[in-house]
Amino acid sequence: MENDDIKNMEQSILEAAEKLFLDKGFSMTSTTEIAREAGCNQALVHYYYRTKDKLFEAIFERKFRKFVEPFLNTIQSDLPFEKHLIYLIESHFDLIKENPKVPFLLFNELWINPSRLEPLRMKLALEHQAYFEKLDKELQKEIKKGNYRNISIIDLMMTIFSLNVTLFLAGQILQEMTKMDEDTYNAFLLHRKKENVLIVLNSLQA
Amino acid sequence: MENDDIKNMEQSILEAAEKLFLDKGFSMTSTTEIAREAGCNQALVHYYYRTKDKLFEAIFERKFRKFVEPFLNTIQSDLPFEKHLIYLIESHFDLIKENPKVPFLLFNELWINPSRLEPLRMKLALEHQAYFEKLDKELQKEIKKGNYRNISIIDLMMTIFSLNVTLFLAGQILQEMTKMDEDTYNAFLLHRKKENVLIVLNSLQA
DNA sequence: ATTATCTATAGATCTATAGATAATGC
DNA sequence: ATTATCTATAGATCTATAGATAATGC
Repeated sequence: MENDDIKNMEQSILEAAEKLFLDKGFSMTSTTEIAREAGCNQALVHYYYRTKDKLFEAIFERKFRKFVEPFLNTIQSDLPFEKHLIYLIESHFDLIKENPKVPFLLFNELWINPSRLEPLRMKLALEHQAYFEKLDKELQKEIKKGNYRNISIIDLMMTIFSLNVTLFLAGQILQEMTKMDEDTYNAFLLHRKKENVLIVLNSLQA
Repeated sequence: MENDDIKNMEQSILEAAEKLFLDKGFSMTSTTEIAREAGCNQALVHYYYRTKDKLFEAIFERKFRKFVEPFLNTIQSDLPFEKHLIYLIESHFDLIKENPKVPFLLFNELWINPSRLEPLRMKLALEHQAYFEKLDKELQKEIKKGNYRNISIIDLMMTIFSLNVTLFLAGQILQEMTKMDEDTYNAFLLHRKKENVLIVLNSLQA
């Protein structure tokens, strides 16, 4: 508790910024507010991170990586393809559930400033390629066996991404708007989780 | 051309504001900027709309309605359910295609300020209810006939909404990031449109 | 000595309004 | 006379930095 505060104000500032950026986005959050939340004066925010922009970047990259991580979690699983796929959908879902505000931050910032991703592009592309190829190979094998209709891995990923992300993007808003209680909301999420898995599996049928 | 500008500066301001809000969101757009875009001085923006917030509201409601419109386009069609559904998915898609930046505006603003929808809530609920009930009845009939698995109309809508919205939310970003040319992007969209229809139809199977 | 924290402030916005002037409708 | 438009400005931010002081590590 107080221990951490004393030990590491730099970290407190980062956490305060993260919370506020996630709640309100980059431009709606002031360094003054971050300082108040972190429990220091505004100048200290700049002492540690120099500019508001650099502070944001420090948070953005970490969050972005976390968000696409499941898509490249190359567990060298020898699971059959379908199990592998279910695992992918569910871990993507679970991860967003633990960070439900991250999709907002990412969409919001990338929309206004797509170049923010520029420095990450190359790195990510490389990291992902291997995994994508592996998964694609598995998928093509299933298609050849006649288990699935002819579909590209991109389309498959896009579907998973759409279903999981929108659920939390819209869900968070819905929850706040309707003042839904936690239990009801969780039940709704879990229902949609099952639903999403089912939709994706069905989408592979002819 | 010049005609319109002269005839109606009030309208020019509205249009300028709309464009900028769609590109950058509410908080990133200043009334000074709106005035510049509209071709007048900043005070005039306030003369016509009093506050930046009221100006935004004027735009927000119109855009929001447009966005959910297809879901309540109660064409008293006697189309068979499946055709009706396809029509719904495609018109929702088409409408977002014509207003590809609206989802961003809506999500962004509702996220930060969910109460913005409050004044619209009641009105919309009433307008939608009848349509939803009609569609639900059709769906239940199909389910009873054994044509579809047991699924709620909410889940069905949610799926359509997720697939269509994320496509444009992510697509717009993707296009800007990769500097994809217009034709490639359009081909991609049309491919996904067909894909989305197929996914939704498949999602109804057992 | 060095590093962490604070106070104070410059300079750049930005929103909203007051009050002057120009344009328009009788 | 009324309505549209402009100039000027008050007052409230907000970011970033300079320079003072307090805390910490030798």
